[in-house]
Amino acid sequence: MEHGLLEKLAQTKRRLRIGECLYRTGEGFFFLYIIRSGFFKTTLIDKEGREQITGFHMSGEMMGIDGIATDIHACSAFALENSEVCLIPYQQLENTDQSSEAFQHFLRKALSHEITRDENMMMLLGTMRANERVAAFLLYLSQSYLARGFSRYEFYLRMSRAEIANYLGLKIETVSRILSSFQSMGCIETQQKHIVIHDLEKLKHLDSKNMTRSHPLS
Amino acid sequence: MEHGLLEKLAQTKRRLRIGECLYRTGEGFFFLYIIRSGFFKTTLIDKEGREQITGFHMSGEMMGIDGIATDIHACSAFALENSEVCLIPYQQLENTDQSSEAFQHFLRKALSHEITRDENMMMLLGTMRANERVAAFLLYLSQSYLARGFSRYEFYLRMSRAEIANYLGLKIETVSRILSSFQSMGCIETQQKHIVIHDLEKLKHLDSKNMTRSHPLS
DNA sequence: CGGTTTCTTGATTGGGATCAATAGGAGTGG
DNA sequence: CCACTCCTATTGATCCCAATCAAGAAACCG
Repeated sequence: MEHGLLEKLAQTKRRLRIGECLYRTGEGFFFLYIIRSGFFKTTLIDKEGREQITGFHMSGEMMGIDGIATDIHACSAFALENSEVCLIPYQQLENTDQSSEAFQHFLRKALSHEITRDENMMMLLGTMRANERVAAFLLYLSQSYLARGFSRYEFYLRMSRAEIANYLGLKIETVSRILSSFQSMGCIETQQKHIVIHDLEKLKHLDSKNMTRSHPLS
Repeated sequence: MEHGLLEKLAQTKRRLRIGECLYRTGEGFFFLYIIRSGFFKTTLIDKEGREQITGFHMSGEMMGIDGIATDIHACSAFALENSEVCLIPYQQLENTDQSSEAFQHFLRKALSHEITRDENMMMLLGTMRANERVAAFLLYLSQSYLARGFSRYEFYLRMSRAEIANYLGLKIETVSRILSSFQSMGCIETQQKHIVIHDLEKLKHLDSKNMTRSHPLS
């Protein structure tokens, strides 16, 4: 995936502490970011100040593409743990000769991937029940960790219950209750942010069978 | 917005009758489409065959970009009225010399715009109540018609109640009830698919203020 | 430690889904 | 034109899932 060009441009790095903001809604768009390590959330804020988390992002993912449309960042990005990102100057990309082919293609893929991701989220928010959403969320995390070489059965949540709830369009008490119910079903075990998945299949069935509604996340 | 190159490539047109499918999930991705006239919906289908409408699209909008990521269309597009689209062969775009600069830029804008659109939808589905969703939907249509030179106060819905409900993550009865309540409030007037907006401001307040929650007592 | 935040659990409410029945077009054929 | 059917939309009654309200418990942190 185009590591040659990216490496050349991505010479600047930035470290962020937990809670720090990488970019903010309304700021000018100058960089694309590739997450080297750590964990982020991206959020939208509406006029009344209500926050909506639009995504969680981990190492290898690109962030910032929301700024391309208007040259202004449409959402904000916050580090949920100490993190490191590579900065890719966007203007240089547009001007670079070598960018014309392979990178353009890569960028388009990234954008389109983002669209797919968002549309899956719309499906989740539009059609799934609370327990299906939480199950889909756990499966999404499991899948993400697996893809990065970590255990798919055991991991630490980087986000709070409130952030999970917000992301899934639920309330914090509902998320907590559902996690407890999954635990009493023997699907999972939770100790605060530490999650162990005992029965991945049961979770998948919740996600796709329970109460005649479904669809996975990403 | 790049009319020169687009015009050159977009020499083929296609007419669709109401209900016809422009492209379908799983089909190969060969064209981008620009809506010349008419009205479309794009949908996702999950494994159980249930549909989620991911967007409505009218003249001037581009469709098909969901296929770029995988070269397979991620969603399906259906005409909600007799329509006409221009076909832009995607491969030719990628190969065209002139495409390297301006069009790449244009395409990126389109993709990023799509992301913004989807994220707004996530906000709607994640944080808004039923009446706010319906209000936001009417305002969106009003705005779209205004932008195309039509009245922002009076228009015909191209989609059924069921399609509105699906799009907004609601049930058809709820949409119907809320439209009725808007009518009895004097905000709007509905006669089947014919909509007249009498009080745009009140709708905007519905959209941004949650009326039912912030009332502890009367 | 004590103060603060986050998480869990219980009790109750309420918004929207569901179930059910009716009304209103739109289209067809007589 | 009306009579008929089909389909969509409206309206009413009831139910249920998740929100809200409330109170502890556990973790976090100076």
